[in-house]
Amino acid sequence: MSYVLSGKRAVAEETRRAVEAAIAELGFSVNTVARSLRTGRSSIVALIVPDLSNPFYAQLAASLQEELRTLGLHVMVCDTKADRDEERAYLREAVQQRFAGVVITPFRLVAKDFLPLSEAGVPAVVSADLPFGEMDLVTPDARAAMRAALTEVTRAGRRRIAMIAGPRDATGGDPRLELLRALAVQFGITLPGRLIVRGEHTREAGAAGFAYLMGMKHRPDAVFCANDVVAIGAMDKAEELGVGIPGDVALVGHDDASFASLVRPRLTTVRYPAADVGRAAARLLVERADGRVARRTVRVKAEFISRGTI
Amino acid sequence: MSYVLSGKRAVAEETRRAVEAAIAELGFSVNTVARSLRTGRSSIVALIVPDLSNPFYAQLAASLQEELRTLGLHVMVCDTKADRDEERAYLREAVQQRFAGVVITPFRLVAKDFLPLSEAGVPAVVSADLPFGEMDLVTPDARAAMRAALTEVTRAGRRRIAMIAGPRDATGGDPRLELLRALAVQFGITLPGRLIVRGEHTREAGAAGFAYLMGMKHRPDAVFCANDVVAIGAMDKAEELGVGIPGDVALVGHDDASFASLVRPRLTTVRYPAADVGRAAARLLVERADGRVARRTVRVKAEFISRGTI
DNA sequence: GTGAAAGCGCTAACAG
DNA sequence: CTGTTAGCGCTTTCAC
Repeated sequence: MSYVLSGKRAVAEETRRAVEAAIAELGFSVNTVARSLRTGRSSIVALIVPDLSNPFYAQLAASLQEELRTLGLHVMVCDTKADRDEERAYLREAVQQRFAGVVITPFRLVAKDFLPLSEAGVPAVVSADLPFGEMDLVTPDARAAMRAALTEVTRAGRRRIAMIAGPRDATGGDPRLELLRALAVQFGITLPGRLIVRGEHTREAGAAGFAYLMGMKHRPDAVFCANDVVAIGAMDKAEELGVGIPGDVALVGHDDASFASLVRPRLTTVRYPAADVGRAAARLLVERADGRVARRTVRVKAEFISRGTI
Repeated sequence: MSYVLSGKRAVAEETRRAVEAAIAELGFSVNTVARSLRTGRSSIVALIVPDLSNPFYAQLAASLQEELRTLGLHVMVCDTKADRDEERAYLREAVQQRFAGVVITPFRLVAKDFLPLSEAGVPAVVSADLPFGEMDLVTPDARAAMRAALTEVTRAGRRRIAMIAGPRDATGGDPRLELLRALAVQFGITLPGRLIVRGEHTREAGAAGFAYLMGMKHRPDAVFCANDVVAIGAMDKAEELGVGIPGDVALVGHDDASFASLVRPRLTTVRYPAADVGRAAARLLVERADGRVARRTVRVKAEFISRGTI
């Protein structure tokens, strides 16, 4: 392609004008495919998420995009619907298409699914609770926030705590559950296995899990949810069942997705700031492009948001 | 690349095994960039939308993806935040990257912004209320649904109808407003310009618009909204202002985004089925790939959903 | 300051 | 059934 467009070497004024005229007349536009073939890198960054209808990820996308656009990088969002084959398909696509980078929240992937990525040298940052091999990591620091949640729950006199957790076969188990368990003992509370319900991160699963818990002889008086989508499902079911929230049962969500403040009562939740995650991921990606090779981890602080469900 | 992978011609069993062994050992994977350069087409379809945090578009994305994946096409979602420069940037990217197709809901684009696309021969389908040049179109048929909404509104004794519409510089003006106006006269109602507020398709704009309307000497007793996000914003403000919904003011949304049934009272709305739109768009894209050249329009029927805000 | 040419990895056409 | 080759449009190097 002409040096006029790339600006990589000096060009005489006269030549430049001639070229520009030709470009305008022919409607010429660079073929970035050829460029990518030559350079081995495209300008697309893939954001791979389990559920695009969860506004948390939409926000993450917006923030990542904003950070990256000044660098001429384009973000494309891939929705895997929490399906491992889809996750792998997009990862494969990322290397085949020689993407500039990948930001991914894995849901059912295991470490070795990332091998092709690292072999191909596609920079990747994982947004998850646990590290993944060589990848850079953006991870929540939710300890203080969860402790605050537990403080409020116990102060309200609740002792029988349940959790509607993620599916058993999810990547890394459910670290939010582990954290809750670990913290609960500090309050003299144990979470018996029977009070742990598992399901997808969907409204339906939230409803089903809540229904199950409410069908028990000794109902819990507080329910933590894997995320806000699940919590909303629980609220659906509570209304259907005539279970008062927070009168009969306290409810705690996770993420602070946009609709958490929409429902009535407003959902008390542990906020994980999507915009910060996006910014951190963008920064890690840029550093990689600038040549960093060492693995890095960025912790993003979560925050307890007390609203109306405790 | 080897014919083993592409399956485009018969290969002896022995050869196949040798090749497959080599592939496994070297961790070889096709370079689709080179393929795209050669064939002039990638396998990516871009879905370009104004607001990814509106779950309507997330659903559209999911449906489009589902339809296209069997054809080996990958959907990548681009969020333009209703910004014309972003819209153009993604359109440009689509031709430079030789995308297999584009599905777009234009927000501030004008017809000539599509020229590069059609010149480059990238198949595009527009999801909008109005046609766009040569592009295929998926468009709502909302007449009956809007009439049903007006019927319920007038039956409730409301006569002073306002609308919180989209911005004045939006692509095609605001056809939803035009439709409302046209239909209202059939009910002997006119919508004075003073009762039309304009703003972005955001919660904030909805709140601001509603506040403005409530500040008038002769308040409207029914408010139609450009979409559900705007309607939610109006509800935020109604609560803040102590305005009863539907007691003091009836409210009608548009789209039936997932959170319409989440708020209390539940939002009455004109449902535009995102999944059907995605399917229609996929079909149009496929037909184009199969060689159709004539422009096509698919109408998708909207439906009035009566809930709690009239 | 500019021109020429190699080569990225693939597909498709042609020859055996 | 298989081998060979041109060429997609770009970047980069080398020569002028």
